[in-house]
Amino acid sequence: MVRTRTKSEDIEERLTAAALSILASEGPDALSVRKVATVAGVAPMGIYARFSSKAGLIQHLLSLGFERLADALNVEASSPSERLLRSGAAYRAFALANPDLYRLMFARGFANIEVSDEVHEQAGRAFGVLEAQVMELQNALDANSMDSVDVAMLFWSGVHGFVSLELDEKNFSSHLDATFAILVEALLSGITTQLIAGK
Amino acid sequence: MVRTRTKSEDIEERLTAAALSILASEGPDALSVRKVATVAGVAPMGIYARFSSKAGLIQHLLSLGFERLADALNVEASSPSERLLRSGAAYRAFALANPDLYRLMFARGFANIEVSDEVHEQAGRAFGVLEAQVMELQNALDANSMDSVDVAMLFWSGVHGFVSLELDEKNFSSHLDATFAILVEALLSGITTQLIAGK
DNA sequence: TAACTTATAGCACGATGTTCTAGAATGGCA
DNA sequence: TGCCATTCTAGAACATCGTGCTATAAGTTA
Repeated sequence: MVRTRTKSEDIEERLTAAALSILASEGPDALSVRKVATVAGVAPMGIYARFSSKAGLIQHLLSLGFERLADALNVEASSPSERLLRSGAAYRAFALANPDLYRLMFARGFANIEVSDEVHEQAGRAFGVLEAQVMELQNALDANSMDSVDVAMLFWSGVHGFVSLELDEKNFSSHLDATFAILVEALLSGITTQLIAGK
Repeated sequence: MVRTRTKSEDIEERLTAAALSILASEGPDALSVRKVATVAGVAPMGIYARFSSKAGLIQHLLSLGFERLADALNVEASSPSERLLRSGAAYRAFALANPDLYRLMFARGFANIEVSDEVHEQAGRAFGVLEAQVMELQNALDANSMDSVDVAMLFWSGVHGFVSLELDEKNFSSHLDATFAILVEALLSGITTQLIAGK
């Protein structure tokens, strides 16, 4: 049999693309070393050469996921509160468009995945986009007594909670779109109330 | 070697207890059929006789988890809003006390777990406790225009989101207790605002 | 006691993550 | 061009996993 050897710099990219594709089409259980390598047209050992283990490959996917999430959250709007509204919608859209990736991004301890420093850093970067938008709101309200990290966590908690319950089929609302919109508004008004009260 | 046979009615209980114990002490990856059976002092096939598969056993754990969560949420208080405050605190306490079980309860699609009807029903029952408390609030405010299911989802989203980010080490707040308290207050005030606006 | 139900023990199968080996393709350098 | 060090490929190997099968023995009931 004729061996054809993949160009070194392509391997990482091809493995990543194959893994993302399998994850999207067949779910996390289909992500086996042999299958990813086959789909990528690469020898199984390539995964160990590039990522040192299956967990390393998955961590790379997660890192990529948070990078894309950060990009998705980077929306423009005419006011701080409008921006947070759109950001929330973009967040949900990202999760619904990449359900299995999103689940993996927030599923610490499953599939033998440890939260590597790089993944944690990328997650922090995505969170930082939200935090910056929250700071805009605080500046507009002239209410900077509360730590913007804490305030952003309020927002993130609500949005992530709704979306992850939706992905887990435990969101019992029968008007998901409308309820999500109300959630974001309630978060904004509740947060605003807290900010003003703390002034 | 002498065989001792476990009493039929004990097997289910012993397997459940062993699985919960392994899950709490060693995490979900340690939950193998052989290990659970060994710890329970039962033959591996006992799992298949009682639960038909590993997934069946885990579903039983999840069902139990949601039952306990429902119990934990059943708190008393002097007012509807006070009751929701305490209920939120009880929710977080449950999750922090049973981190791996909680993660498993909301990790659809991992470890080959399907959401069985029974699990879904128990999850609905736990959610129903929250919904009843929300209805109390709506009645007190005389604001019943919004579906109580949707309103309860707002609350659940925020609380579950905060807790699951905390368990996943993605909650960047450095005062988790305080921020959680503020979250619940912000949810309550935001929800109240929405309810009054919809009257 | 006899018959029936059901738990036990152990082997077996395929798939998994991981490691190891020998060999072949590639790229850089003389 | 010819050589050599990289490094990718192929496949075997190992332990462990979930899952079935089978023969046997322990309880249970008639």
